[in-house]
Amino acid sequence: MKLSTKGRYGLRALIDLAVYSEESAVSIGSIAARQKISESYLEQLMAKLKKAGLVVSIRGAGGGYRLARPAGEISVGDILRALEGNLEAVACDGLKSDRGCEDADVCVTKYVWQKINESITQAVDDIKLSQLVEEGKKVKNIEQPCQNGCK
Amino acid sequence: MKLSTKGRYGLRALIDLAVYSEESAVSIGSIAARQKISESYLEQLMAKLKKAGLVVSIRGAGGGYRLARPAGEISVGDILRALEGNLEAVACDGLKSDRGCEDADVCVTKYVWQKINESITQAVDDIKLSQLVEEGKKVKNIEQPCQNGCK
DNA sequence: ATAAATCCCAGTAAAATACTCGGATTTGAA
DNA sequence: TTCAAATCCGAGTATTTTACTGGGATTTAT
Repeated sequence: MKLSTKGRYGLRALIDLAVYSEESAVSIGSIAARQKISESYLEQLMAKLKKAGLVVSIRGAGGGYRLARPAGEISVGDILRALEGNLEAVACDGLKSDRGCEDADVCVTKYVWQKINESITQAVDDIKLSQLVEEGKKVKNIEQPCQNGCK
Repeated sequence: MKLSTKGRYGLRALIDLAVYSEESAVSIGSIAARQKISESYLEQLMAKLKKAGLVVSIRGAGGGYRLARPAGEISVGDILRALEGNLEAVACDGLKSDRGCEDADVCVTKYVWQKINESITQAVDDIKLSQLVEEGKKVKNIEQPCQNGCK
């Protein structure tokens, strides 16, 4: 029941992208450097995000990535689903298989998995990338005076 | 972002136990047979559930397991946490590490992980084992007429 | 005494994760 | 036109986690 590095890194990368790609495209190299993520690994994550239609790429020198739509229209759920595949905690076989009745006990747990899945979905779809960008700006301002005293 | 077989099997096992242990202790063998779970694997799961104080064991011939407290006082969250360890989707390093400011970007994602964690926790703690037992009885009654026509 | 059970610990095959690496292609700029 | 910076693409691989299996010790009702 853990989110993998794909989701964790990927979300950080997209926040970074949202912040820095307003003026021009942002390269994988610069995101990787700022976020301290392996460049070639991040490359793979960006490929998935592109495939999911969340970012667009500009090839060649000076190229990079930009958001495909405004940060307010991209939810954390969109991002995590693109990277982690299905976010469902349990992919219920009861729904797919046609043996219905014999495993009545199994079926009861279906109710549980549905509840969990719904609550996760709701939580992540509720949070928009733009919120996180805003939140980040605030945090940075508060943390600023810390730069001398904070190890 | 998946629940492992530990959680899935374990919940089924405890529902089974709740149903059958009213009169006497229930052996791992019988649960495993009914639920079609490997006996020795289930043994390990029961050990965890015992350690977590959710079930009690009776050793020796005729022994087995029973719930440590009424099914109404055991939540799905209790069970899953006992088996899966921490249910948190992300164990946030930002909370533990004392390097605070430098990674302001990272910190923003903390907000997301907290939201996800909270919603999962709430969902699973809300559902009690007793509800699932009740639900199971209903399902069985409805499904009964199916026994002749249903493959 | 025996058989049925929990208990306990160690090993292991398969799958998933978290990467790395090499090279092809595109493109802006010198 | 050449170069370098970038995306694109596919394959390989070490580590970790999962999902078990197996063997033997201990407890206890009959």
